[in-house]
Amino acid sequence: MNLPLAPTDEPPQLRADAARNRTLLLDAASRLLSGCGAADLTMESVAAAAGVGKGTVFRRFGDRAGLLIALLDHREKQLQAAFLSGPPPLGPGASAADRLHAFGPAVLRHERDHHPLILASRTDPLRNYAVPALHLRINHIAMLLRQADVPGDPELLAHTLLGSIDTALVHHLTTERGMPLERLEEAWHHLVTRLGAPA
Amino acid sequence: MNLPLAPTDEPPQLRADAARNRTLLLDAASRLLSGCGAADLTMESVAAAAGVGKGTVFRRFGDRAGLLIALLDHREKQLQAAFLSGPPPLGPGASAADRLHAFGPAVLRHERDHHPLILASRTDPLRNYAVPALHLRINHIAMLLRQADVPGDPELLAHTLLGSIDTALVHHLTTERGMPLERLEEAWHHLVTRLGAPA
DNA sequence: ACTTTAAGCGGACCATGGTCCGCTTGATTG
DNA sequence: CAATCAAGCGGACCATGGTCCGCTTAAAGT
Repeated sequence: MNLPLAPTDEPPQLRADAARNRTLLLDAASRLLSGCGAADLTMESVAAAAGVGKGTVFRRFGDRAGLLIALLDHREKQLQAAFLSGPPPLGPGASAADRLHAFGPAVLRHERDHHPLILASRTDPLRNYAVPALHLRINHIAMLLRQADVPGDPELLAHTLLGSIDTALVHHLTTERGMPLERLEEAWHHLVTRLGAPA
Repeated sequence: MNLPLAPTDEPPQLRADAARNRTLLLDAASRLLSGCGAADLTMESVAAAAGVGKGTVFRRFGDRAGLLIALLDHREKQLQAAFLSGPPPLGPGASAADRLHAFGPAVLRHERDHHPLILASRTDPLRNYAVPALHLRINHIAMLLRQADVPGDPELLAHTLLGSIDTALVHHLTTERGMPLERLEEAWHHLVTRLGAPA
């Protein structure tokens, strides 16, 4: 760990050279990533490809997971836009219940496309919960649950719902156990319906 | 990875010296563990404390996670005995619904006691699903769900239920978010009730 | 422009997980 | 008991994530 400043966030203002190197590194990593598996992406190779020293990578991203998460964050923006401000039923405009139903499949598809990176970024099991993207999802779901008057603890239910479509779980079920994605979508709908049904 | 024999299992029969070294290693690891955090347990120190070479540790346990899981497996036996053959309501003798209700708190308590090791053993997010102990839990819950005539996909519901009391999640919620364990237990009961309630 | 200073940089260095391969030894067979 | 041989062993070796610290430089003040 090595975050000498700004207690919880990245310092909002990077010096010009630092900002340049940051995008240089992100680009280099992306480029390397499309030529090999995420597992083969070494910090040193990224630094070399970006033409900077290894120390710079660590200074900027903290550790390997940090780099991968930053890479992921970028791709995640699309999904976030879709459920925060995109068209219904995922975005605002539909009922909370409909938005909940739409959320699962959307995340499932997003994870299908990005699971190698997502899985590679998860070395520390606790780190996941610190990822801003996850927080956003949790809060969003919790909000929808409240809007839909679903009984129970909204925050915990949100965690439970998201847990049921967690990348690692889904990957395990689809590859090791041969379950089709449709079965998982069905289970999502069942779960949402079940939790939302009037007592 | 380094499992030269027996495709999916440990070879059931270890040579005498190998078996001896295995328990030597497990003991040494246990001993070291009670003197420092799991994070400080290095493979080399375990080997040294057991009086064997480093290669032997890897040959026996595959990798670090394998060693930690083996350590855990031993402690897990108690919990397994409790829900497989212990007294009701956790063990057989109570209704399936009652057993389900009892299961959450039991796991929660078990995880409270062992979370440092459990978390340390989780480096590869996919590896978890290969742990025999987890399989056992999943199958057990799925069976109870069927017995209780809970509607929906028993296997997926089992994953969802267990996910809601996953060690990493619980640790995050109790330490980062300051939630008392009671709140998690309540949520468990709510979830079980909700899923089991007649449509 | 000149000074100042803290952010940034880089690459030598360290720790540790994991591999390899030649040697040793417990089991098995006759 | 001798011979055989696969399982086991150990420690040198390698790859890589992560740290450290002296040097450089962008940026803000005067």
